[in-house]
Amino acid sequence: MENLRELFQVMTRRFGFLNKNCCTTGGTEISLVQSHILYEIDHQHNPSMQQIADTLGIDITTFSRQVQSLVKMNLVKKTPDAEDRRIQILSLTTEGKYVATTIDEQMNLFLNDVFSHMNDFEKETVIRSIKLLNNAMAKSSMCCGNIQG
Amino acid sequence: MENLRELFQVMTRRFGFLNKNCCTTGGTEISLVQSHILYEIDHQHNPSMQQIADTLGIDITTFSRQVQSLVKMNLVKKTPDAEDRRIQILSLTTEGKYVATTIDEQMNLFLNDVFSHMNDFEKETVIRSIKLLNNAMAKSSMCCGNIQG
DNA sequence: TTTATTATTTGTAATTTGCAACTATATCAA
DNA sequence: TTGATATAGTTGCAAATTACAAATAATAAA
Repeated sequence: MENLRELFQVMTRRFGFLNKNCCTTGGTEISLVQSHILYEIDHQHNPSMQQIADTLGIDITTFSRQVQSLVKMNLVKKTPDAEDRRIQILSLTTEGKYVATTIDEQMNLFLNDVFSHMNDFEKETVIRSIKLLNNAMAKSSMCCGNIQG
Repeated sequence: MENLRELFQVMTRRFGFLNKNCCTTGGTEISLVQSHILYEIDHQHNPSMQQIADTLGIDITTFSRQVQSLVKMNLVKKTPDAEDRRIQILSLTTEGKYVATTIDEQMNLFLNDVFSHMNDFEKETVIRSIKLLNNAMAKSSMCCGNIQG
């Protein structure tokens, strides 16, 4: 049987390259980590700091500072939770939403370009496989069992 | 059609987690970037600094310092090229080879655990899909056209 | 031989990171 | 209630990582 790791090493590296390029939008330039943060805030429902930090596996202190930057850039807003005032609820500002959406479009553009090198059948197979893989990884205790998203 | 990016975002994040955990071997602890460097040195034939840096998309100055660290840790060796003395050929020391191999085994262990949640047919499908994906990404001008590996 | 070009290394400064310690709020237990 | 404990988040560091600019050293080209 072939070396599994090699396959995945190449794949993830290439996706890393993809991700690297797509975090600049008009005037705003953000880092890869920051784009992941925007993405998660956009996709979770009234998330707290801890929640997003856990999802992304980022140390909470690092995360705290990253969010501070994003707030300064006027992309993210922090709102104290009404019921538990220790908790800060994160949300995107209008500008933040715009940046997140633009990055999303950019990424989908890249991905569609990648998929344009396959026929419909292959494309379907690959998409189904990614889903299988995501489910399997979620089930694996060795990696992502406790992580949602 | 579903949102492609979401699928890949989740997948690459989970692989990121996988990668994060597997860079400690016995006494030696190295960073994620350093493990990628070891991997590439191990897989390329008599590679130069530039070659590996390009493959990994790391700035050459950053790379130079990372290699210095690895040399200090006695994991990597630099040998001046006989024909062009500007070039340094990189290779793994015995200890470096050991660390690289151990990480490789660790990763394959993780991956096998992930695949244990699938049946044989699914597994085959997924592996074939990753290959398709890697090829397609290699062809895409928008991402990885100029990158080997 | 002079003039590029290429490979790699340093100077320096900004950014990112994480551990430990701190503040503030909430919960639990008697 | 009150004290002890736990949780959410923020800072103080100090180390690691990064990248731009400039330097060095060797080769190639004119």
